[in-house]
Amino acid sequence: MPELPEVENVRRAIAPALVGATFRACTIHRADVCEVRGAEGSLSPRHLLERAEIGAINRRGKQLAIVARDGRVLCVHLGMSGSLELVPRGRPLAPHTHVTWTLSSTPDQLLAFRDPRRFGGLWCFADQAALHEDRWNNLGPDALEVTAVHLHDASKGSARKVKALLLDQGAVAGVGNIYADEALFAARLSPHARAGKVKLSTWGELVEKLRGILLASINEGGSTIRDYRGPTGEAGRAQRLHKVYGRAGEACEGCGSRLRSGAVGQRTTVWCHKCQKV
DNA sequence: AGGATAGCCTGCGGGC
DNA sequence: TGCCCGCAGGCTATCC
Repeated sequence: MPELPEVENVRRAIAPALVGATFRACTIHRADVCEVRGAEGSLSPRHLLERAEIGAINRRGKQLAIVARDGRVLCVHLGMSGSLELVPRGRPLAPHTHVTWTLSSTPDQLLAFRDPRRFGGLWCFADQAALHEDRWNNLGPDALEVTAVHLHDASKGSARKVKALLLDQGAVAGVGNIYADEALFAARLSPHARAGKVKLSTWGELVEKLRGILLASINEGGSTIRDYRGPTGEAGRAQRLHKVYGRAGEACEGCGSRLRSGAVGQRTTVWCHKCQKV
């Protein structure tokens, strides 16, 4: 369940080894996790940036883009069980490791893309314009930069529940089930509130709380619920900060009433029916 | 057309 | 002990 904080941690963890380095050999263990988009030909290691020098690793929402100095781009989405990490070379690969790269910077390590549930994947583009056209233009502003005015506008006239809007990557990018519930609780706003009825000042409150929670979670190394692991395999610590996610039936920190659980937009949702107003 | 819903996929934990 | 079932989740396709 990598959401924005977990993906940002991955970015920060691998960037030092990748930026300025060259991908040497790329091995594709499972081709159907890769898609060639806006680039010529059928899938080959060259599409996955083999022999390319890496210029930058960018993030928008939950997605990463590894940008080569020659302009080509590899977009990485971790889905819910994906990981992108540096692993010792020579150690047997973990199951469901789909692609590996050797690196000029750290010859004793491999970069490994692993994704047991395969909700994630890799997308190959000829340039950043193609990435944006095909994928990133469909995303709303990154959750760390989104404004109350944007969400207010994006939800005008909408009958959707506010939680469904938060989970919609086209409205705001990077929020998943965990941080949606946490931000709504912090802003004392019910997940059932109709997005179109939320006042600008309330959006302001929500945006501020969301940003604070995301930043705190980045600092804590992300949330480890079951799958996510940090770049060196360690568990994150941000789950200790959770006030509602995974705490259905427990006492609300604010008022002591039992936290309720139910489905909102097909997602398990936990909230306090007293503290969070519709 | 917007919004709700089903399905993809694997691992794990609870219950019997 | 071992098996089976349900659940977890992001996103896309499909339906209403």
